[in-house]
Amino acid sequence: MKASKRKNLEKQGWKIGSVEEFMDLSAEESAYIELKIRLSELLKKRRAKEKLSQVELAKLVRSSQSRVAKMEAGDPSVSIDLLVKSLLALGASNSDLAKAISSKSRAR
Amino acid sequence: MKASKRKNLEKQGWKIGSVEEFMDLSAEESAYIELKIRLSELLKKRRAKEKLSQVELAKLVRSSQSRVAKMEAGDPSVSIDLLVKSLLALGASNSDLAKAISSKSRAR
DNA sequence: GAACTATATGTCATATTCGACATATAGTCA
DNA sequence: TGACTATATGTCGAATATGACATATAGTTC
Repeated sequence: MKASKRKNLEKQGWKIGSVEEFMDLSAEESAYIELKIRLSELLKKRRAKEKLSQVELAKLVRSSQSRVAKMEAGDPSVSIDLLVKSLLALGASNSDLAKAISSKSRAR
Repeated sequence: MKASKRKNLEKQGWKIGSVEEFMDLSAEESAYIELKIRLSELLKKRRAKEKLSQVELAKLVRSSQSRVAKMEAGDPSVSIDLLVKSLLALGASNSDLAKAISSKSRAR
């Protein structure tokens, strides 16, 4: 539902309920998780290409092996910020990131 | 400098100094800031399109007017995570985000 | 199977980011 | 001018993400 439509409905006295809200949040949450997974996959790919161990990458980005593992696992405790910073440190460009983000999911 | 090249140099006994390191960090930092600016510009555009005030958008994303203002200003205290979540809440898709991220800078 | 090396998982104190609030600035309309 | 609306900026306690560390798991070589 578009925010403008929501706004109009609210003006007309509708209360947008928690079920609709819940569904909206789910869709957003899916997109958010998908985004993180794609970045983590790019990170794995880049690290492999550079033939670095997690320990070596951790050193490069001033982090720790455990956090690198969590990044690559798409752990909920890892922010997009950290993924992006790590990818940039590995030499990825903004358009590399964009490509990864918009790539279609692979066959299963 | 590629991480693999750096690694090889280090194997051969080179110490990658703080100047090189500084330059690398600057480049990464630029890309990071550029990324945030592009997302904040997309947020402004999307909010304008929906004709929402900052207060209304804040409500929609369960935040506050001041944080929305900071998001749109690319304030350092705002994470990419928050920008992304807000954009998704405004109905942007991952490929919308990707487009914004890889877009070339406008003429000045 | 012991000794390595690489990666995964759990925890924790500290650092960063958060929403909220106060307040400032700026534009509009009467 | 003063009231009103929108946006910007600064601060703060609470919430979340961080690097570090310990330890687990798994693969390899001897």
